[in-house]
Amino acid sequence: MAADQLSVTFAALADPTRRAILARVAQGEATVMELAEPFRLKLPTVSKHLKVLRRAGLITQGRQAQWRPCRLEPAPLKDVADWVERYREIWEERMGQLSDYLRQLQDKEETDGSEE
Amino acid sequence: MAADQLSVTFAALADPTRRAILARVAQGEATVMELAEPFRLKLPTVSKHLKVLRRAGLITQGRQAQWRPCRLEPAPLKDVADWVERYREIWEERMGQLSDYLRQLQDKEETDGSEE
DNA sequence: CTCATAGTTTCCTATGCAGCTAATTAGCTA
DNA sequence: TAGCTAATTAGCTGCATAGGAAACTATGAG
Repeated sequence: MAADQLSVTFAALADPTRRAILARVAQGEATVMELAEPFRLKLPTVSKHLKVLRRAGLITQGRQAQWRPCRLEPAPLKDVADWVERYREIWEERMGQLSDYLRQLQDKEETDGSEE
Repeated sequence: MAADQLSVTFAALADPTRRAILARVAQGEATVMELAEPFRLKLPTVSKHLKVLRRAGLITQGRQAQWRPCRLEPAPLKDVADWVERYREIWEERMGQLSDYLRQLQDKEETDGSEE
């Protein structure tokens, strides 16, 4: 995998389990067990997902007794948002055209189609 | 890799070469040769990058004689933007706290620091 | 010290991608 | 038809990851 930060972040997000973990952690801190519970995954597997998220800077893990509570670190998500924002103009323009096209189709149908 | 659309999109974006290709294609259609030129990559390598982007629905390739012009398809980018948008509130709040903290530091410095 | 709990690390297999070269397909031209 | 150009596919190596089992570390309770 490429070493640059954005690539690492995208790679970390390219897994539904990890995105679900982020969604859970966004609600508040959670232990590894709590994170593992919704998925039918063994602890080591979840632990490795967390490692990927940690390397991407998307979470940090503290220490409270034998627990390692996970906390969301949203900075890389802002980077993603900033990156994708550059394309907003393009998709809004194209989606607009698509809407126009669909509207045309509909108009056409209403014109030469049977009303009722 | 996970099969769901968003995961495939994120995986496709997790490579600086592919993001550069997208940036180039955003300027307008381009042939595979034109896309390969800025990178010191062989055509087959670029061709495979395009395959990944195509599978993610980020580009389509037409046919004009022996050229396969690439065109950006921004819909998956909108999906990414929609996904990341859910976290905006969190990072704005946190970044806000960070700004506050930095401002406090600065104030403190100005208070007990030597004003020249 | 001993045991239990929470997590991590190590080792395994399988899969997928990044890069290359060589071979192949698709379309134009002479 | 042969030959040229554009692009893809096939086959290769090397590396990263997803998943699991087993072993190890770290902390707290008795």
